[in-house]
Amino acid sequence: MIKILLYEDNPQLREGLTMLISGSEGFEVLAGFKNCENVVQEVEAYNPDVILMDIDMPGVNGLEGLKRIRQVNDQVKILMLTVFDDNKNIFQAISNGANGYILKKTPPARLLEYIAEAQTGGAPMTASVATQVLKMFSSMNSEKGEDYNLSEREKQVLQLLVEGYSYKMIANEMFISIDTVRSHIKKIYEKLHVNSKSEAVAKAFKDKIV
Amino acid sequence: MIKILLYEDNPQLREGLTMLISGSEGFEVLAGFKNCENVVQEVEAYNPDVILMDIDMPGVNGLEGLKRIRQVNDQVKILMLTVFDDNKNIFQAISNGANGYILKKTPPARLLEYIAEAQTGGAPMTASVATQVLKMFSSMNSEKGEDYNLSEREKQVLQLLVEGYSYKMIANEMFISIDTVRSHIKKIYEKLHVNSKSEAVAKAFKDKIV
DNA sequence: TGTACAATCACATGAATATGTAATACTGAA
DNA sequence: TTCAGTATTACATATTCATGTGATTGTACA
Repeated sequence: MIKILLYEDNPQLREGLTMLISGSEGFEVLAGFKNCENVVQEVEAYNPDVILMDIDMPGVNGLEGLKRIRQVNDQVKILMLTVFDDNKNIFQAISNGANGYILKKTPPARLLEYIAEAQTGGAPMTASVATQVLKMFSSMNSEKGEDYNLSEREKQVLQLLVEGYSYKMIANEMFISIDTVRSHIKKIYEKLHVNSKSEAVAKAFKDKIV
Repeated sequence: MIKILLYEDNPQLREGLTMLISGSEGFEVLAGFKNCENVVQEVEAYNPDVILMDIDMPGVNGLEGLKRIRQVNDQVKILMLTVFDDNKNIFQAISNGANGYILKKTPPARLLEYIAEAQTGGAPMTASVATQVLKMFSSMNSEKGEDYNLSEREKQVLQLLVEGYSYKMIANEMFISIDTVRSHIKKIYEKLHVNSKSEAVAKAFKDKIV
């Protein structure tokens, strides 16, 4: 018997899920709550195997609830439940130790499978969510943006720009006149296809030039 | 009709999978090969929707095959198929643009679902694989920057700064006056302990505020 | 029912930045 | 040896930015 806690602000959905899950062989919803106000105490009191956690809830939301639980308990399996496969939330949830991330439109039969999977150590994810995760994963590891062939000198200037130096400071640092700095920066802008310092800095970070 | 190419060195398994898949409504195995020797030409010739790719094959293996395909084609969906949920291989495969990673012990019905999911842009993964992925993900990104408690509005402004907007453009974008933008930015600088746009942008990247 | 703070707008000023034009010198490759 | 590219400096001008001071409104909290 898999013991489940349910966090979902919509009363209808909460009721519906409770009925569905508890009505299935081997599953039991111990309790449901409308937000994570007292999530730590509740988890302690009920000691569930799996927690279904809606993300968008008024008051203390699912991501915050997740964090609070993980501060005191890293055994219980937590499945995030949400309407959108939103990049940012997925990332947050995973970083904070969620065991899975599924969309609310998941058909009931699948939901039960997912819960069972989570309980046995799996990491159930809706396919679209998994796609996002893979994208994030491969993007963060696919090194190297373009080269832009900056000259050595230009790279130095860009480096200093990124560190927050003004033209004047760069001139001092590199023992050249401020006009030379301007000249280099003009070149850099051309090569990076930008036209402001902050854009250049942003591009330097994105493309890992620095 | 989903068109499939199959790479698998074991003749029995290759035959079995072909029978299974082609025998199912809406699926067709165009051909099967015992390794990735000529994978690029084969993919070009058959133009499949989905490729089932065993990882462990003598000769040119699945990971190498994956790389070769991705050099010339990033449209076809590639499902990695393997016996073990081996950390290192998973990582490799994902980094090289695999669309999914499933174990050979996957039941036939599930396999067909997975293929269909992949074809429509999903990223099917066996639960145990997903678990590994999540672990890698959260471990490599555990540390998070400070908060600086920026207000919602300030975060928006910073976001736009990072994207290279000028004050004027931000004012337009946010339907506020340029003086309000100044005001917000002054606040942001205080909170981030910087005193220029580019420093703020750099800090936003470093501390992953954006 | 104040107080604190976020969000909004205004005016002013000096500093920094973006852009254009131009010139000189050095280097390595065609 | 010429050509292309890099590095350097100079001058000029318009725009943008940083900063200060001050005010109004609304909301949340004690």
